[in-house]
Amino acid sequence: MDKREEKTLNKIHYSFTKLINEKDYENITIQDILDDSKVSRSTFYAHYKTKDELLLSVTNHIFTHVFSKTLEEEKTHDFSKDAFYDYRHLIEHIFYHVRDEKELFKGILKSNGTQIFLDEFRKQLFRFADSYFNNYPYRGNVPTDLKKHIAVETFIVILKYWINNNFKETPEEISEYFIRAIIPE
Amino acid sequence: MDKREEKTLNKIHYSFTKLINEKDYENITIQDILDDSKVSRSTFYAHYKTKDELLLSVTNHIFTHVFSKTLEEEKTHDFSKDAFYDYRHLIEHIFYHVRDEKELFKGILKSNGTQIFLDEFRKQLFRFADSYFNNYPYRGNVPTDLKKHIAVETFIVILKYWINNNFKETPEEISEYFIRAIIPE
DNA sequence: AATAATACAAAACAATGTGTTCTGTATAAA
DNA sequence: TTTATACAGAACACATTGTTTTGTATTATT
Repeated sequence: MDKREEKTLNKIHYSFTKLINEKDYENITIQDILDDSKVSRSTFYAHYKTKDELLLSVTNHIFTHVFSKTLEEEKTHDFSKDAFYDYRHLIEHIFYHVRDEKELFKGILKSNGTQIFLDEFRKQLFRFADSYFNNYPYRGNVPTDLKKHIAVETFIVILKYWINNNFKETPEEISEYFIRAIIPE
Repeated sequence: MDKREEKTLNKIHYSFTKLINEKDYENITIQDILDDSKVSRSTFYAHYKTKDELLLSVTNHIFTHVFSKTLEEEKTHDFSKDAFYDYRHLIEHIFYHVRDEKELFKGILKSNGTQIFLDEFRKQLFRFADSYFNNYPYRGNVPTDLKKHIAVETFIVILKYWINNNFKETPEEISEYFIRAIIPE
């Protein structure tokens, strides 16, 4: 990639993550980003068609790191009664990465234009759930597909709780909450 | 209330619920609403400051009906091991009302400007959970407050599943899923 | 029925933000 | 050194928002 291009993309990303901590996504104008990043209008539109496309770009960049480990281990395991506890390290891994990007997660999730971000998050989490929840033995007659969705939303609501709680708990403790919520007894 | 006022409010509400089934909330302009409802710009702004305020108005109007029964029975019960099954009728009541307003729920939840709607929905559901989940005995060391949030999100994700499934299941079946998701075994 | 109050339509308006297009310049790649 | 291209800066058309004004029609009041 051209060095100039890399530079501007970084400037835009940097300004966006900075602005998302100051105001809601929907209230950030492209003009705000241009002013802060010192990038010209024509340059911005050469890279992104819309503000949403920028958010999606930032989002995917984060998730590449957050889900790196889970993707490696994908499709090597299956859910079984106690085997799930072995996946604890994957869950912890995700929470660790989230904590690393504290401010960004906090900024985006406080915002209203979270839909795009959360949809991408759900996609990633669902792929994770899709691999490991096929033999999930609890919750009786609830359809398997729905069980997976419930697991995903449970993960997200716990994450939001953690964020609103200012990351008071350790990633291990939060992982424990998730596992307790998923596995009865 | 002045008959004229009631008339215009109805026209606006009607056009909004009609448009929300045609396109995403964020893509509906106030001009669209004006064109469809034949209400003038000045009149619209005499009643609503923003489009969000309109959505909130429609939202609260729906939830007045949906949660009517749960509000009546509020603070008369407490959660206990099997007592929860007695609240099944309240849950069913909510799902029944949702099905009555099928199109509106489908339209709004398909959309991206759902945040306002869902936040209000969460508020109502949380108040419900807040009354009945104080002695919820499962999920071990997970904080009570978090348990309530998990219950709320579980409810919502099941509702979304139902909607995407085109209301194939009966309200009773969907209620059963929710109870199965909340109460182990 | 007459009067007062007010909700309304219509139109014009400023203000803001979006997305496009152009020209010339600076910087990287060959 | 030459070629390619990413960039800044500016101007532009366009859509949408929210405000204001004037005159009219409808409702509530007496």
